[in-house]
Amino acid sequence: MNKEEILIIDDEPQIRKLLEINLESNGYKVIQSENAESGIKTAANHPPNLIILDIGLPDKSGQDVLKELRTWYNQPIIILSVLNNEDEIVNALDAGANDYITKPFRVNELLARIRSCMNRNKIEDNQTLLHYNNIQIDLLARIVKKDDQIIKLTSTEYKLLIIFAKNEGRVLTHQYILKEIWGIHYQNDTQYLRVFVGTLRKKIEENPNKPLHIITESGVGYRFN
Amino acid sequence: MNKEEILIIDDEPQIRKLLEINLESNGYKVIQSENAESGIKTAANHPPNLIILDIGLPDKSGQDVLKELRTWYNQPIIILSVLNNEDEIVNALDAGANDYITKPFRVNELLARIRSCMNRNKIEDNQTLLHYNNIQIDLLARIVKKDDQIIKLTSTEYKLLIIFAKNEGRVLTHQYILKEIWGIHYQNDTQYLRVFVGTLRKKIEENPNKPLHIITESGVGYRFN
DNA sequence: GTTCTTTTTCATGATTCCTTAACCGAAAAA
DNA sequence: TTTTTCGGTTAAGGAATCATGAAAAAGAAC
Repeated sequence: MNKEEILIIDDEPQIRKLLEINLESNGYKVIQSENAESGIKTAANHPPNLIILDIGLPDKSGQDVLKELRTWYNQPIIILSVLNNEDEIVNALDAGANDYITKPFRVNELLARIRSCMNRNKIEDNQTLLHYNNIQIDLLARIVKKDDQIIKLTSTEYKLLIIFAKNEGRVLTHQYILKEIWGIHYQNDTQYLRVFVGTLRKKIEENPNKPLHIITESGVGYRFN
Repeated sequence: MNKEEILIIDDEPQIRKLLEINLESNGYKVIQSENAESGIKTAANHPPNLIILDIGLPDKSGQDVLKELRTWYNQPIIILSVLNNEDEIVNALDAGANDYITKPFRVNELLARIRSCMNRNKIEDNQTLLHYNNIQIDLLARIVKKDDQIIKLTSTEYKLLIIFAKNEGRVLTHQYILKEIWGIHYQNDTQYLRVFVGTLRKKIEENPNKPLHIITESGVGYRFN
């Protein structure tokens, strides 16, 4: 269980404690700094997944800390502040803060805003990559490569390959494959399959006469290796 | 002039007017709806770049509207509300709102939060400048260059290019692209796409007959290199 | 309102893909 | 050996998809 890490930069120990308790009980790992200098250093040494930054630090202007962080830190930064001042808020947001919350704050709202920031970052890189020897399939991108070269498959060829790949090593009957691709009414059109297995073999096999990936199981169907 | 579009869904005319004046003077194009039903319809027929949603609409619960929008709308949604109620805020943020602002709000803060939401995508990738071979895209300035020469794209062409660029190397289905640009009701108007891909190719490809950037994946969609 | 730009719609030809049928060869059966 | 069966290959329509120019409609700018 890889916990997401949140760095708190705040000089008030009570606030840090309050946040620590609440964040940890919500499954985050909490790191703390009590001033700007050590906060920046900590973030640089070990970049957290999110930073909560008090804008009223003793040793440095919060806006400056924010700008400094944003020169290299791309993940969410949430500003905490006692100042409910419009200019301050506008400046912070334009300097790259993801949110600005005024003290005293409500804990659940803060937690929700943290979730909101973090989820937004999570682009689904379900890099669903399959590979079998020299064949690579990127399901998300809908791209098939042979020896790192993109090969062009028609819609039907691609569907066929996906069915094979998802059932690697298993014997698939003609009927099953036909039903999956063309529908229930085509279960007996075995000739379709022969044609498409043929074209697919030409594209993905080194030697289509001696196929290594798409193996014929005589009288039954095909098997993919 | 390629303005970014903001849809306001709010039943109070004064609020809409206030927002309209301020947003338009800041270079946004404003579209308005006075209730949930027409708001959802408008968004579906012509997806804006951002939605400002009043959560206290007469005809439908704001939370429901939010959830409904989020089933297909991926761009920022900012909630406006008279309720400064923690549960309400938490629910809205968890349902996918990007920010939650209580009325009465301060205009400049709202503008800053809008900028923050919109820039987030661009800054997240840490790149406001994309380039692919001889094509350069400046996301912030909304400028596209080919061989260092600015090329003029219409609003739709630009949107199309951005979708392609953000999904470089990935096959995008017709349906997906149509949904993103024209809205969920246009998923079968493939002909639109053909026309716009055509004009876009004329502008960015060296040889539009043999496109290198926008590749046709017959029967499926397009892929950008 | 007028003009210009952009989007939508339509028509046409080109291209790609699917379907179908004919043919071939190998293996099994007669 | 001959016949039959099964899988593989190929190629010719035909259907579906794609590209493109141009007209019509809608929208924006003046």
